[in-house]
Amino acid sequence: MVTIKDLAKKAGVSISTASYAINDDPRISKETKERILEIARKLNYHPNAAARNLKRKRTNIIGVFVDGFKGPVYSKILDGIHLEVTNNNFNIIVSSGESGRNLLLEQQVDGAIIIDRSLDDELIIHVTNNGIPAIVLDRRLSGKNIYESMLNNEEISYELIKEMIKRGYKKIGYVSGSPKSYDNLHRYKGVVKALTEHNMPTTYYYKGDFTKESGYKVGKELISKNSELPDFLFCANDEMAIGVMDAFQEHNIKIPDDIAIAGFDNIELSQYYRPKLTTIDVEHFKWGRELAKALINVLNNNSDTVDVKAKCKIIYRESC
Amino acid sequence: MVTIKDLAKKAGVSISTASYAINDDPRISKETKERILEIARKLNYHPNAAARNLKRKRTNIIGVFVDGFKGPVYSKILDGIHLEVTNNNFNIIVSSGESGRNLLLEQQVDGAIIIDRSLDDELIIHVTNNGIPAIVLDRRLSGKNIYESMLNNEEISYELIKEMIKRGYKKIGYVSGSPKSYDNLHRYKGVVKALTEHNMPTTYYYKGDFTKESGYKVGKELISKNSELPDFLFCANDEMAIGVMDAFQEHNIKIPDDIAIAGFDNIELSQYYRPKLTTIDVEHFKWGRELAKALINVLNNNSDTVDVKAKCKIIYRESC
DNA sequence: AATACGAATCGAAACGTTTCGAATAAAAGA
DNA sequence: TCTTTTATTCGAAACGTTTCGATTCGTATT
Repeated sequence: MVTIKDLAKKAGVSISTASYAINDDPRISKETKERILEIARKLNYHPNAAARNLKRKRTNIIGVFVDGFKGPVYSKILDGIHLEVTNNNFNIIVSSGESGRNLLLEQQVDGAIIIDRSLDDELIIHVTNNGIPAIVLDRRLSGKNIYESMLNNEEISYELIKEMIKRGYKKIGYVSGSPKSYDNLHRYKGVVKALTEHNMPTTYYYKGDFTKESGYKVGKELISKNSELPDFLFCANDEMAIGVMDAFQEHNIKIPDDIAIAGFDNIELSQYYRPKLTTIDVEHFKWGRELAKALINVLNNNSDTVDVKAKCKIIYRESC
Repeated sequence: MVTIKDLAKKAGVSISTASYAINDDPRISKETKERILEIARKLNYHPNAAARNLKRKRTNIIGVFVDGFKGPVYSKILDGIHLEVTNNNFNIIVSSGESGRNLLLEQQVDGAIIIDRSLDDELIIHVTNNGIPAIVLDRRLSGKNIYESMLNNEEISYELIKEMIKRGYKKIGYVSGSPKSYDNLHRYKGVVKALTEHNMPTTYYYKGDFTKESGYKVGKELISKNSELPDFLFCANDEMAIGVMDAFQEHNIKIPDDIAIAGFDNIELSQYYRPKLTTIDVEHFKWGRELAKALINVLNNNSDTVDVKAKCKIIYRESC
């Protein structure tokens, strides 16, 4: 592996001069700088990150920590972050679970965007206290160097339910996501707000965990219990909505005639599923871009506040 | 930030002793080791990765380099890799494009799994020559420390086309993926092989690039040209197949009656689309696991060869 | 009592950079 | 001609670890 020592020797200069040349320091004359860079190119020299990071005490890397790689929702956020990070001469890494934990603790990133629920508050607080700023998504956590970014779950859910009430639905139900999820809580809060404003019951509440399987289970149980079905069911995300609809359609329950359904996220599938699913679209790509931009501003000391909210809008389709 | 120096001082031992304790070296007595570890926990000490990596000349990180984050196909591979990497005490990072390039060149990973087409051969050869092994997917590239892993595209495509010939289709077409793609080439090779064996024309060939949009465009052109339609169209992946079907269905062309369609990848959407899409399933998760396992074996010097092939099987659905 | 040994610990060099302050040489001012 | 200034380059320390080769000390062997 060719080091800066090799480069300096080849160019007949000191190590420090070589370093200054590589980093485009103005005090090196144009000629030597160009000569050194030329030799660097020839030798295929690239600075060793470990050494550089050690000395500089930063990595130029932004880490994104996700909850597994399969979620269809977050890939667009990632693409948005990627674009913005690259545009600002940072590098991006995406990691998950235990690996992410290690990367954070061992100071392998300058800043973090945290989606991963498996990273506990304690960890985040420790890391941010040590000077690594983090934006947390779908999570309530405050402290030095910690920034929250949410989507306006409550407002948009409220709006959807109000519209459904206007359309005449009487028994409005909710299929919840993971109970820890801030998103889930606030979606439900919007639902409750709309219902109570209209003096409608909030009894149609069913527990899920954001997976399609949990939606399917809720659907099955609703059918087998033979209890009164709601006439409109708002699911905390599209995947569950599809699970629910799978279950209903297996039993020839007609959507939206027997029961209307809506989801959240506008995943690609929701427009291909039959009936097409009414859902709430989040501008994930844009959100990702803005998150990255905000974090980089913090890192560059251009800002010490993050005010990024994802924009949502309701997409009415066949399922209502 | 607490360093090993702080830890050593607090414990009243030398830096080297502290280091040995952290790394569970047998020459440190049980008592001091435990005492030091206890203090480390209290101080919330975590070794600085840059310093460790610099000294050890390795990072314990496996990098996966993807072609953007949105592809539905690769998320399962990632999950498989993630599982296996974590099980073997390595960390995983996923990156893309320019960031990935930097991480590789600056030696931030011990080994690489490369899906990203934007990383050119030259780069990969340079990096692997410097001792970082890489497995390349969907790509022909050989050299020291370079390993290829493919799926058996040719065989499975051959098998599908033979079956379709048996079913009586006469005008069999192919919608290609990106021309550079090894996958695409070999899928087509299987098609050609089956067709020529049966003295059937290979003239129904249409250019795509793996995106849904390109499939849609092919569909539109096929319709507008008013030329003879094939009776079966094999698309190099599901996304294009769906694009094609979108176009056809807009013009009330019946699938599979007017034209039968098949794709490749078995993305989730393919079972929800109407008609359900016949496709070829690849065991991505398992593939990912095996890739990671193989790479780690190479890194641990347990092996100097990688023989990982993804398993495929045809899933017959409504579109044929 | 002297020696040898092994277990536990330590000191210091090294990894490849960056960066501060000093040194050198040439140009400018006196 | 001598001093000052400016432009360029250099030497060395530092970043936080790991690890080699001592050193120390208590115990077993002679």
